[in-house]
Amino acid sequence: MQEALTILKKHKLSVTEARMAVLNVFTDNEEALSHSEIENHTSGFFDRVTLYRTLQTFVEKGLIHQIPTTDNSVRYALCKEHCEEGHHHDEHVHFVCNDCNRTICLDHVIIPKVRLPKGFQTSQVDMIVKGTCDECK
Amino acid sequence: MQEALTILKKHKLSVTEARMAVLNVFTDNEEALSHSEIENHTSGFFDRVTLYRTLQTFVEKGLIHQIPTTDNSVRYALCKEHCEEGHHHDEHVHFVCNDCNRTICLDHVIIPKVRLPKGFQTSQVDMIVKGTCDECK
DNA sequence: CCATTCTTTGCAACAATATTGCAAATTAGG
DNA sequence: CCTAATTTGCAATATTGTTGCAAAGAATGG
Repeated sequence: MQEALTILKKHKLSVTEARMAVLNVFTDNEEALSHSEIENHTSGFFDRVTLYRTLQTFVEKGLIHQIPTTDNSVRYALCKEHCEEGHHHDEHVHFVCNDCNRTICLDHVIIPKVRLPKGFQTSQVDMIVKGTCDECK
Repeated sequence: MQEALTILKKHKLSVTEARMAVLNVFTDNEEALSHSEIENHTSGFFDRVTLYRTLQTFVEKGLIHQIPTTDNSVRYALCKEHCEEGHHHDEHVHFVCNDCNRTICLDHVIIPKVRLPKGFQTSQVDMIVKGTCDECK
């Protein structure tokens, strides 16, 4: 697939089978995925360690972003644009459906600014909304 | 300690050594704690399994709430009030300090409402702000 | 297209974290 | 106190995450 290749080059990463495969999983799936889901989507073709390292570099280089969870299974989603090395601009809301259990990036729902108490400085904000998604309602 | 006992009775839970100890850890510490931190604070006196189960019932009964993380170490914090079985009303912002690594409940910073796309229904909202806390700045 | 250099991968070993069943201990309530 | 119901600890097992190192693969310059 063309897109994955473009993304890798754009971020100056060498092109390998594992990276292409993982990126394709993301471009094929709209939702945010956990490590184990990615492992399944790549049919266990790659070593578990390779996936850990691949995901780690993708996060560091700004190809994907992490979504916090309460179930010890961090999820990852493709960054749309503007995400730079070390600094993510994915300030959109993430939605977790209680029914189908999907995690969806609501790209057009911007996280509102909040006023913090004196002395607190913000570097990054995450907002996770749980409920029922449009397909499950 | 009195407070822990009161909380247990209020939620109709039987009073045991483990539950008292865990609750005391929470009332003694303002911050949100991870499983392993709680394990340390109780000096490893209780079996790891007991802690898992204790935390689980506390969440289910609304004594504590979970705070999502991106590092696979969910944190727990005491609910202030109004938290009912199965439904939490802890709609305040959580702050994670990049320096001291503490997770702080900003009880007075209310999470703003957001407008979701058509078809999405909200049951719970989490907002995590990362940055530098007032003590580390 | 080849050779060299640097990066990435897989394996192995290990560490940490999470889950389940069951018997023994503890708690609640009369 | 006695009984029934709940909670705990242990053991076994499963899942998840980490590190070092040698081999395989990718990029670069000629």
